[in-house]
Amino acid sequence: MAKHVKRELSEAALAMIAERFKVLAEPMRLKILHAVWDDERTVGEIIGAVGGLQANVSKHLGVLQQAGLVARRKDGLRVFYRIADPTVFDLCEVVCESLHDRLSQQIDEIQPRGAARRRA
Amino acid sequence: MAKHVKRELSEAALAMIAERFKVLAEPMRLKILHAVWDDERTVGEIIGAVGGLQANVSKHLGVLQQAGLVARRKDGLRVFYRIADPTVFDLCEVVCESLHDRLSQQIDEIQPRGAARRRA
DNA sequence: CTACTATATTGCTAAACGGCAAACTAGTGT
DNA sequence: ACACTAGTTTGCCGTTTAGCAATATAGTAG
Repeated sequence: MAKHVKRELSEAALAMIAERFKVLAEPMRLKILHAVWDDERTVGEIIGAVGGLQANVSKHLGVLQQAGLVARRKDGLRVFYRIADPTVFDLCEVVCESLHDRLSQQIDEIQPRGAARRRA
Repeated sequence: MAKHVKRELSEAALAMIAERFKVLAEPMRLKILHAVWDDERTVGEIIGAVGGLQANVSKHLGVLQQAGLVARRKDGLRVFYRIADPTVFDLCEVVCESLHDRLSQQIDEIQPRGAARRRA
């Protein structure tokens, strides 16, 4: 049970951190990241995977790139995007586990008969 | 260098993950979390630490509690809040490091004379 | 009950942002 | 040059939300 360090955080630092979270606070952008999770994909492929208008996907890709989460590679007519910041994996992982734990706990609160079900 | 697992994520799961990020995507809420980082604090103390109107801080605390990130304890007139989900520590840590790396890299791109400065 | 303190809630307004549609840019082939 | 394809950008509209101000609740003291 490691003690967590309390960094001193300036106003500007907090703004940057919040900004990073804001970029991730959009289901469509998460879907896009999911679509390029393990390999680079063209915009067309991404659109096919996430299902939205091309203009919107393009805008979201711009936001993700501006934030440094994805990177672009152009080849002829097509543009490939890929994950540029692997910490997105960790962030999603941590959030997923937290949500899972929370929901499990809520289940137990309502229906405690789920015996061997306590947190891993 | 561990390979990252690609979970299959439903629409609903993505919405929940995005929602979690959205809660964190606000400098004032990060400041509040920072104020209760290592110990529980009353609303009054939190207001003193973060510097905002009482109504706003109270509303933000409501959002944080609804999301399960902080927990309430009432004692007489005062209400104490504390971190309820320790993953916020990890999330902030990961984002901080990512931002730090990104900024360092940008520095190097502009002024490459910082010799032994490549990414860890 | 009245007065007071600590916190929460409600209504308002302004700014930010996502989706849509249309126009624009760039690369390819004929 | 023209037509076509892949992506990007721009303008508009509707929703969401943070901050503000005022009101409301709850607990304490007299």
